[in-house]
Amino acid sequence: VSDEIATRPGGARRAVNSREVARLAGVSQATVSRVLSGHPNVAPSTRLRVLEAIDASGFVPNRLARSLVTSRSSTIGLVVSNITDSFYAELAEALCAQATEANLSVVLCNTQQDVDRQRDYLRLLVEQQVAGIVVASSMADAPYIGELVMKAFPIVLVNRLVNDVTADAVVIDNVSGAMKAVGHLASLGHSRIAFIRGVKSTSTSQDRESGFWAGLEASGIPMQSGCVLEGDFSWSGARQAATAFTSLDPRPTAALCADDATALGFMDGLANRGLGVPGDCAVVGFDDIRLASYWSVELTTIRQPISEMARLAMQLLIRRVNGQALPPEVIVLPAELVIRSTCGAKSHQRASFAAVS
Amino acid sequence: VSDEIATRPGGARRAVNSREVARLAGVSQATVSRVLSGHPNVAPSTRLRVLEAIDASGFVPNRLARSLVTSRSSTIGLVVSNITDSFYAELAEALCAQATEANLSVVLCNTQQDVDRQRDYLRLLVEQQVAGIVVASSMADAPYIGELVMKAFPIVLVNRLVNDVTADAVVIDNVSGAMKAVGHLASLGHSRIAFIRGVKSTSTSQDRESGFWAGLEASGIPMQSGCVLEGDFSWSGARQAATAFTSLDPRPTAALCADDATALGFMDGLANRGLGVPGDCAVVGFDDIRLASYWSVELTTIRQPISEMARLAMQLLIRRVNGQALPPEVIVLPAELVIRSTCGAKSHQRASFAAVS
DNA sequence: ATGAAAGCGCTAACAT
DNA sequence: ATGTTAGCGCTTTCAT
Repeated sequence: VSDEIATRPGGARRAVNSREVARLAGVSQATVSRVLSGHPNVAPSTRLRVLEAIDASGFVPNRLARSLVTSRSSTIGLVVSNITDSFYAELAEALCAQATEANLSVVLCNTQQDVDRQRDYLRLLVEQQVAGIVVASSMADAPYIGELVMKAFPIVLVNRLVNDVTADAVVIDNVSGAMKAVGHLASLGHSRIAFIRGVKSTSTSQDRESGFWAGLEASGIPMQSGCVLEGDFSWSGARQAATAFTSLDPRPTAALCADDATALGFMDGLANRGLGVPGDCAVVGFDDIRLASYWSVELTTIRQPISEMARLAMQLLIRRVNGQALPPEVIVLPAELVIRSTCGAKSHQRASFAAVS
Repeated sequence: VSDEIATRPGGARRAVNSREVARLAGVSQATVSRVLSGHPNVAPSTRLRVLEAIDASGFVPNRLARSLVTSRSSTIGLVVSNITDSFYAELAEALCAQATEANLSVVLCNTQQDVDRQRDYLRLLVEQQVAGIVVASSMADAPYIGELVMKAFPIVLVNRLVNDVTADAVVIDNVSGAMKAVGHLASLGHSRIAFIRGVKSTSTSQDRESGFWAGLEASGIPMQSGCVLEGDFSWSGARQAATAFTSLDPRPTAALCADDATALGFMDGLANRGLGVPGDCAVVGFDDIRLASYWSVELTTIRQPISEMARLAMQLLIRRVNGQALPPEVIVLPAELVIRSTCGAKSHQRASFAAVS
């Protein structure tokens, strides 16, 4: 269980502490502490002596000790399912920026979609006394999160919600986003539309699928069987979906994908089978990761305002940490359809990404 | 300075500690500690009573206190320049996996190429008493890193080296990698080859450029002026390089890019100006990120074995943390050329990434 | 303005 | 096998 490793390795002598600094400066340890925390009651001359002693000794304050005594932490946790997924990388970037702004460190937990691992990470973060946790749960059923929220532990859900958990959250309206996407496709004349799922256990995949069905109904498109294909939010999973797609009969003329990675992988798979986008199949993604806007891609998608979500998440977290027992606040941002070229709605004289000329 | 936030927010009562558990179980606090750390000298019956008390009270051990007294940390730092860069996302994923294996948490520091920020992050990590730091320095000149290494603080450089710092490190042979790339292009008949730089201050961009020049010389290709274009390891920077590229006269027939993101952006820019790859310009990247292998991309590139690098970095870090004053170990992995389709060496009936059909 | 002293929650001798 | 005790390095009363 105890695999911790020494903070001061073999050769190194023990780090200097504030007492040694005090001795060096000829003051009490309490005074050093006062200088460190910028307490007003320190004479300019002593402050100077202390600062010199700090410099001379190479003293580095121990945050662990400080946190232990103050019960305040300068660390938060970020739990995501896959940091190599552009969406989460961009989220991590934005959240780190926000955290830095607030003088907070971020412990990154990459669950790889593993339920047990997510639980373990959460527990570990709590043991580490993080001030709070921002989590995009790998699964809609994640009981341990509910327990933490119940204990009034500061948790903010982001992007993905969790069943039976009422906590602060920042999400977009996934259902209406998917409906907008279907509406867009329908308006372009498509009536055979496929949906490529993400990881089925996530709230995002579920909600987007609901929106897909609702969108079909709203557009008066009859339901077809077999038009929902499995995916897993990964490029490779979506490539397999593309294979399945090509053998559908009648083959849909459009596909709504559970996220942009899925859309990209799906298009990769289509291209591999000689099918063009949007000619043979219109494609809509979800997220609007940076890659989606590049010229060779120009993916029509539902936008998630990632930076804004990170900003709001941090705001909720800090509010929760400082606040009294506030009611949970769920922020649902509107889902915006970004029309680019993969549905043919906009003409785009696209060459190839890496064209064989 | 002190922006820490409370670990126990407003409403919540103070967390239970091991003393309360002891009281509940009718044992001494030391016994609780023994149960927690799996000490052998605990009678099965008492252990059971303690475990029950832990369960009943919802006790969560405080790692800060433990670390404070043991001088052992279960946290390491990871410093990268840009987590949305696929290479670093993949590195973070691999390192997190390694860390989890070793029961370690990872504090993510995203420097955004900012010198000051990198220094601040490093300092913060030290204050947090992390056991060690894995850093891919945003710049080859990073004095503070040298100071830490001098103080025998466990640091492992990964991917990028730092001037005048002799520390544990894991890198690939960037010079020879670039030479191989140039050799490959030369063997395909190219004699006008461009190099698209990364961030100039990084060791990787510098070494790869050195390899570029060495490669030209090795292939007997005369140096041309103006064949080195500025980039910044970003897609957008590389798009601008593509614009500059098109106005070169004579225009090179091939380009070696400082990394895969650069290659992708460069190709995006070429496509945007109606130039095809490899027909109008052969392209070689550097890193072999996952995207490079997808069918619509098929980027010829120099491979970095990211998982292996993370594994070795963690190994070096743990060795350093536990070890006596060992001499620094610099692991230089061979650079492997991965031939795909962007140089025309392999025929690849590629359609478009998202082809207008 | 400064110092002395009491812990924060835990581990690790040292007793018994 | 269990309890007692002394800290880890810091903040924070409370004196002075």
